[in-house]
Amino acid sequence: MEKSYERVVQYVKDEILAGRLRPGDKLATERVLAEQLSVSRNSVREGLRILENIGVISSQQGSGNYISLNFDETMSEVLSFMYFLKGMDERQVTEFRWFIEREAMLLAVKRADRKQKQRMMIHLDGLEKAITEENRVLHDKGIHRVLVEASRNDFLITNYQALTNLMDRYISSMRTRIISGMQSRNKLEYAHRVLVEGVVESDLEKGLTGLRDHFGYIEQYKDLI
Amino acid sequence: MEKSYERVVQYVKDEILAGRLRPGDKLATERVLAEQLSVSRNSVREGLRILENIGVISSQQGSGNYISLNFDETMSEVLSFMYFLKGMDERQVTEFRWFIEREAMLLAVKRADRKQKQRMMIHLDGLEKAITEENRVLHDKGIHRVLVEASRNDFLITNYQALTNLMDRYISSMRTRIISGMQSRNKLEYAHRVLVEGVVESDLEKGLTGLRDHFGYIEQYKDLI
DNA sequence: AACAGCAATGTGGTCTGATCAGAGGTACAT
DNA sequence: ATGTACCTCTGATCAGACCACATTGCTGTT
Repeated sequence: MEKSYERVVQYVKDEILAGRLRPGDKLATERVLAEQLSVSRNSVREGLRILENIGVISSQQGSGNYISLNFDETMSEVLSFMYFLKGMDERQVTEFRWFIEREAMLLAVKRADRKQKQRMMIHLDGLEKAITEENRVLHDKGIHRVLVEASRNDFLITNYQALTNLMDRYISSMRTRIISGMQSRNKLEYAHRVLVEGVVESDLEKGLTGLRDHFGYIEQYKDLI
Repeated sequence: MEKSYERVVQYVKDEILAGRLRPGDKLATERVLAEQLSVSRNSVREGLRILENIGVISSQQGSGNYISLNFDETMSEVLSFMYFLKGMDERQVTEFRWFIEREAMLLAVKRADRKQKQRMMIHLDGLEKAITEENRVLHDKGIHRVLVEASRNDFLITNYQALTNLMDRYISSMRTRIISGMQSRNKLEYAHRVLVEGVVESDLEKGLTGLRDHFGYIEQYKDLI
């Protein structure tokens, strides 16, 4: 027996798949949906909560329920929590981070536009001139983010965001442990410079070398690159 | 102002993060939760539906709400729909599939155990002897699934499942299009043989060659490998 | 004493109807 | 023409009831 709220979820899904509901569209009111689907308004709301949570719709009190325009933020949000629940350990996280950045590099050297190259160089400059730890982290993250964005592959981008979320929010101890095991600041900055220059000069080998040097401090995974 | 059902979600999340709720544990009853959190039972249920949908809990009528033991199935389920909503096009799907399998290969040649190698060979045999199209697809998929599982990286495994779901359920037209553009059956089977033997013999170069040949039919992405 | 069957209780699943809170439109006064 | 007050619609929340299923424990039979 299908549950009432599942009928609601399925209905909206189907409408989207059929193209009858598109981003920005307004859904029927909860009261109307309840009648149309022959379920109570509570069940309608339970279904809508599910859809809202995974970013399908957005509820606005006093106005209505709308098909979302931007799934990105909520998606990496939900995704990171799901990854956490699966109990990903440090080995798997490290491997995945590595993979994403390496694949992103393959694409970024071909696809990075002028603006992205510029942003990378600005972050590189900021990293080298950073005084505070906070600033250093900011620009460090910035470089990697732009690298992944330059791949122009949403799977990589979304998963990278989720991974960042995961490390910041759910397993922050891991990030600390990783950082503490890092090479000296000079070596780290140099690795980033090589990495960035690889992208800017569309030099794949150089870019990969930078990545390798950056990730290479983790002894046990050295042979993965 | 925080919404009522969000308080419920946050509460359960916090309890999990704090280790007070572990997989298999039973939550307080909905009526008790409502009182403890000072919200109505409806709001509790809306929150629980969210958690159930992303695989955090499992509701059993007549018994109670439990922290899930297996997140896997529901996760790739939800993930594939989110990927669909992001409007992933064929280019990105192809790239991501490629990436996952290539990275999986890097790990699989080192980590595949005897049983997995055996399963791969059985599927290879089945593929070569298959009469019906259905059987061919079954064993084809089997080979790739075992390859990814042998990587022993849950990020890769989950995303591969999600990707399979995505292609089967939401953009099945894409799979058809890809298949129709494939090389001959002989070449396809040979690529699989090389791929499988690479894993079985722990020969990374051979495994990658098989993959390359398998994916290589897509002209425009040829230079990605 | 052992066991099968039944009844009571507790739990999630659903419904109804009411009220609160915010958004948007409308009519009125200026 | 403009601004303001009000009315209406919509989602947000609550309360209470009943249904469906699972579990427990009791009861009567053997």
